[in-house]
Amino acid sequence: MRWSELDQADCPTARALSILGDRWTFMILRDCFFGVHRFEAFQANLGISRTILRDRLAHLVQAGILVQRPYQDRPVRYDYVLSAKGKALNGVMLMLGEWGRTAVDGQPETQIRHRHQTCGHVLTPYVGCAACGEEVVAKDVRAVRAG
Amino acid sequence: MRWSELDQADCPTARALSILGDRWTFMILRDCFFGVHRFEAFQANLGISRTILRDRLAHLVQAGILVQRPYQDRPVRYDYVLSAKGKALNGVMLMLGEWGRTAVDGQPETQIRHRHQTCGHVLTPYVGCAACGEEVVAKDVRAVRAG
DNA sequence: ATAGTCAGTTTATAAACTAAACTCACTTAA
DNA sequence: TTAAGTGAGTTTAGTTTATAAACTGACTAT
Repeated sequence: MRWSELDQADCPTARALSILGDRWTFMILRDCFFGVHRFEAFQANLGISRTILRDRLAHLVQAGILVQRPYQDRPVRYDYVLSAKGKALNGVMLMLGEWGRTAVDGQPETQIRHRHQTCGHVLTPYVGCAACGEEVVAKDVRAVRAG
Repeated sequence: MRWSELDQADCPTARALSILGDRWTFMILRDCFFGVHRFEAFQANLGISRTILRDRLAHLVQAGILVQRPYQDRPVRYDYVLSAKGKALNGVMLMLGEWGRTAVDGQPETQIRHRHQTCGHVLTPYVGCAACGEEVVAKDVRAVRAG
């Protein structure tokens, strides 16, 4: 199966991955959440090849995850900023970082955390159930087909 | 920059993505969370090429995310099951699915949801702050370097 | 015996990625 | 008013990765 056919899937995870599931897109978005929004800054930060960066930014814009905002004319140059759809990925990014921090070996002393502005604490994110407010763990969920 | 150098990064998200950030690994893990654990089942479900499937499974085993459990001898055949480290990805998977469900266009009538066994409701997952219990949104978090 | 299953391996071909140089439209400094 | 610099690309050639399809090996069931 070709990757390009995956956006047809009836599984929301598969469709999400048809947009995000390549080697650099997630890294570009991580940078966006850290406030990076210019071509040269992405390129310098990630060391990604310019060809691929161009393709990925175009794809993210086309998917409505990033929005281009011109910051000069002659020639037109754009900031790439997160749309509402892009900002909605915040939870995914936080959980991914948390997994990387706690489950993947690394240099703990230089790791990046987040501060939760509303309560002032260093953030330890968890996934909760909107209905009961409890933390959700793997063994307590079962897939069901929504009607 | 080569993708293979990414596991050196001091950003936990980058290190997480050095394992998960290719085109099929996340899809394989999604299947694992749905209870799939045999080579042929992954291959049939995903339509992935066998060569890549073999590489990805080996990589996930080597990274400690999946564990091989022999279910027969002569020849030895393995189930690939999630380790604790793998199960810890549950939150990422749930949030990714939720984003796909709510933000990416699709066929809503055939979508997959989860039931939260402990409270009985269809799960709507959100990311909360372990310190204050409130839902975490993008504008309330700021990156800080942990000492 | 014959066919089927399961997990791979091999091979040829196709697609994607990388690095480096180049382009274009400017802006700033000498 | 040349000269250098900046920002966002584009082009090109070469390398790496992925794909599809056939094949292998060790069995099991009929």
